[in-house]
Amino acid sequence: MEACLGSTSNSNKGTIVIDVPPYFDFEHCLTHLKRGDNDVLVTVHGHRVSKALDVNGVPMILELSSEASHGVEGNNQREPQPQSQLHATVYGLSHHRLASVDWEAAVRTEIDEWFDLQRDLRPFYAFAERDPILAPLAKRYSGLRIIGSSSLYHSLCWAIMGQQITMSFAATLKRRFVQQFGEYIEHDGERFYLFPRPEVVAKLTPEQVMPLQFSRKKAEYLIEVAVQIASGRLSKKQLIALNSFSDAVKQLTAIRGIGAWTANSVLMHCLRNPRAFPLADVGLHNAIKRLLKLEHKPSLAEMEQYGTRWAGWEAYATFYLWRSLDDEWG
DNA sequence: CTCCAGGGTACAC
DNA sequence: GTGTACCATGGA
Repeated sequence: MEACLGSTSNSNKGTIVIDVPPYFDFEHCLTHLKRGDNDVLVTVHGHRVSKALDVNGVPMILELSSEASHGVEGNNQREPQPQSQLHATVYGLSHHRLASVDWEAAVRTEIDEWFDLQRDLRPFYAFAERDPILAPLAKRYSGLRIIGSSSLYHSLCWAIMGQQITMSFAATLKRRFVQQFGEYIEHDGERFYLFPRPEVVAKLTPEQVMPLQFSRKKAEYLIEVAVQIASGRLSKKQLIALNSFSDAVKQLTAIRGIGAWTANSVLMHCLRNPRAFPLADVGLHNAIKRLLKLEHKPSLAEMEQYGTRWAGWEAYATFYLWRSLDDEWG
């Protein structure tokens, strides 16, 4: 398999404008994306973020910016005004004409799912105002949305990779996995990788993944999930069709390597369920402990009470609490 | 050196 | 049904 899919062509591109909903702040989202310094899938330059996409077999690069012009490369420190629109520019490869697919609809959906743009956050902010923990978070990170992924396989893999280890080590594992088994596009002098396709990973053995410093179990989990998705036994469409949060958790946790934490993480980042709540998460515990200046991390029973208290918005509470770990709270 | 990281499994009892 | 060793590695 040739990993390089080709290079982008300047004569094969298109631009669309995206209207954004109330309570959307692109800069807060960019800050979150920049934090994952090791993430090879996403590149942030100044006020613009880029990544590779596959639209029905047609590879392309998506550049998303809050500014109309993309002329400025590198660090542009000028703060853009609060924006009501985003500008998306898409570049195709020289031998894959963009016009052969409905890239515009696909890109709109991709951006919606990436930044959770279909969620009406006005009720969340009204709710958060009255919650002692969420109020300062909602104020500080106003307009930050849950940054996720449209790909079920990507979400599952990222959650599995992140089990138990530090975020920086998890990011290293992901980078190695993507560069070893993913395809890439050359664009603007850089490589933009697509996450490895489940059909590719399904054919691997644990021995091929373990040299990247995955534990044998994690290697087995990634391959088994790939097999399930490649075979069609597991799909995003079918999980959505269940139309039941607990049934989705049940189906996911039936798979080896996926426990309650991983299932809730995926339901939050990919299925976009606002009630997803990985209540056993140590980062969540540490965030609460730090914000409330507690002596000890909250117990499981206390976490269940927080879940009840935040009912309906558990996922946003979790995401904002995770976000708070990157900042000082004096 | 020990303990902890955005956990989960496979055992024991 | 709860308790515990184990996984792989890096940083505090």
